Amino acid sequence: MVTIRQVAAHAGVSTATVSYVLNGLGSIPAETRARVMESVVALDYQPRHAARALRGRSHTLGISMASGYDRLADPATAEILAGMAHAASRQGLALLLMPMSDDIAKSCVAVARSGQVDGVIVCDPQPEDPRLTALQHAEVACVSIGPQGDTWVTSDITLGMGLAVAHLVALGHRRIALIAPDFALAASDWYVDGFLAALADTQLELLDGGIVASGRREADGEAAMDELLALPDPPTAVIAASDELAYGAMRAIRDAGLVVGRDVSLMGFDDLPPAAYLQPPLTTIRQPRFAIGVAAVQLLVAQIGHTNPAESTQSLPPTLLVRGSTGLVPPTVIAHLSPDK
Amino acid sequence: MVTIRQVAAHAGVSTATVSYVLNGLGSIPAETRARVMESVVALDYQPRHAARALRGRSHTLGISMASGYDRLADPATAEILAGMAHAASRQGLALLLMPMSDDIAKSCVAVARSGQVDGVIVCDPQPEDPRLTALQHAEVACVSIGPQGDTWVTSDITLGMGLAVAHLVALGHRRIALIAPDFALAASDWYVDGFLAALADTQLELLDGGIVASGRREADGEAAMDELLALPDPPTAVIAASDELAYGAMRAIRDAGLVVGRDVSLMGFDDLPPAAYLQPPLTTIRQPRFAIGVAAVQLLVAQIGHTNPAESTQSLPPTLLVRGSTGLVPPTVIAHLSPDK
DNA sequence: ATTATTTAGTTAACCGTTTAACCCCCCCAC
DNA sequence: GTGGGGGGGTTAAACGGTTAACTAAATAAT
Repeated sequence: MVTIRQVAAHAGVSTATVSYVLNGLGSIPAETRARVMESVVALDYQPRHAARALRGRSHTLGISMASGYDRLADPATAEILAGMAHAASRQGLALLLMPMSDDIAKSCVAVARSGQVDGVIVCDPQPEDPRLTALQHAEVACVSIGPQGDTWVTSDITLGMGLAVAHLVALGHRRIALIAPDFALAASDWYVDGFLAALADTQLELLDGGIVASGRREADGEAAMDELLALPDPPTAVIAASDELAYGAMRAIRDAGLVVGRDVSLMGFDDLPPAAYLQPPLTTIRQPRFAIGVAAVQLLVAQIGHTNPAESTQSLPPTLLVRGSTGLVPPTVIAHLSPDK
Repeated sequence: MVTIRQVAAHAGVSTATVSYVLNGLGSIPAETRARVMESVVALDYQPRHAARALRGRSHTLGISMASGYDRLADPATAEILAGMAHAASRQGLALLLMPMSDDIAKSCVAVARSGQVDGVIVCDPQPEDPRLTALQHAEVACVSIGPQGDTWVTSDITLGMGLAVAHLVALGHRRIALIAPDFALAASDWYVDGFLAALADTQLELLDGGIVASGRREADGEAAMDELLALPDPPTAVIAASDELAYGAMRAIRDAGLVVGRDVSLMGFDDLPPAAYLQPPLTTIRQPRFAIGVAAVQLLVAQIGHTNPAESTQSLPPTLLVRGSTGLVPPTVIAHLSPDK
């Protein structure tokens, strides 16, 4: 292992000079600088990360996944991770997947306080997530992916709902329903609120029984859709608050003998890998996952450097992906509705 | 920031004693041990990772992704990652996503030699991957995910092909074709070899033009399938060497006016998220991705600890997932074939 | 009774950088 | 001629643990 001392000796200078050269500090004439760099290359010197981190920062960002490894295996999470990796690399930072023990909050804070990371990105934060309060108490810089805590970045659900409703309205739909998640995720209410706001924006009235709460699994989506189809005056278009719910809803529609995209239009929310492969392919709102990862890193870096406490939260715009599961409102239904007007 | 010295003072012992207590070394009577632990808790002491790593190991494993962030965003990679995270956590190790610059090999070795990680897991290694040679030259412990280098873990393609062929043969198929990847991935040839071995095992002869080389994208699978369907005597069953190729193949079959699972049986390889949602759902060979991640960590840990240089390579068994895209060989084809026998 | 071993600690030297505090010399201004 | 102000370095004290070497007392073995 070659140390800075050996480099110094080789170049005929002190270790301080080598350090200054490597860090671009101090006033070192070009000639000396060149001599040092030659020695660095000649000896193939690589500074020891631990020694460096012992004084200053670790130049590493921690990523805390919610308990369970399924979160990490989730394709959506992976895309956010890719965004974080991209942004981190550009800043010369490494990313640490923090080990997740039984007591995540504790282990999370332990790693941060040990100085192995300079800050933490909290994924899938729950309301009142113990990690956030613990990290805040320990005065560790942190950003959450989802609207929790002081600093966070998330997808703009309201905007997404607006996009979804606008798309359906443009296709002639007036009777639009929502399958909303009722699970304890931070963003849960956003879907309902966003949907209501979007309806209001387009002067549409909420259908009677037009919002059905469900779990988060495919089967929940199926049950919810059954409920909607059993309505006396069923909706012509349905927005599922997640792609997974949409999968189930699609099955329910088909099982009812109806054709998705013709008899009933269906939209998802997320754009997960299967979405494009469903029959018909699912029209959905794509979450800006990569961008969320990038933004999270930027926010965290800013917080660590105590630079711009300007915007501490960010809602990034999702985009509409029109595929086959939505179509013009069926004429029969228009006929059916006309008398009402 | 509370240091080990403060803890020592608080407990009325030397720093060495505290260190021994915390690391479970030396001969410390229970009474002293308890006193030290009390001080640790009272002061909420957290050892500094960098200081610790400066002497010994970093207790961190590096993960090197091939260039491009799409690899990280890949659901298959994510599942491997989850396995690694699981195994690492159990060993009290953290996982570092190594930054990927333009020159991956260089940056990869740099991080390892800086001591930030004790070893590296190389994902998606290419044949003659520069990272592997560089790491080996730097004497860094490393394991690759895929059959490259000295130590690796991968899915047993031969076994998977055996499973696939056996499944199809059990359904009565005799004319089985393979859509093989020709891209420069380490495991490329394995698919062809495994397929041939499986045919031999079941006393089946290779169809004329029964192996078609293709790229790795969906469109390549479609083109390859078109080629197979154009054969004078087309196969009744087709194995695609990846799910993605199968997606394309499925479209080609449908576009030819045939029904997947009835007229032509189709199998994939991977079991990616969309597989279960295709119409019909894709019968495929599921790669043991989580287990691969776990095994990689175990192998790397063993290599770092210089324990068991026993098995330095592992091929883990994939499993057969029977879904709707495969079915009994169509009777018409049996009739067609009968005269030949 | 003497020596060897074990137990329960302590002391201080590392690990490899960074960086505040100095130092020396040369040049310039007054 | 003297003081001030850089440029171009050096020295050595951190940073916060770990651990080899040592000590001192108690216990065991001979």
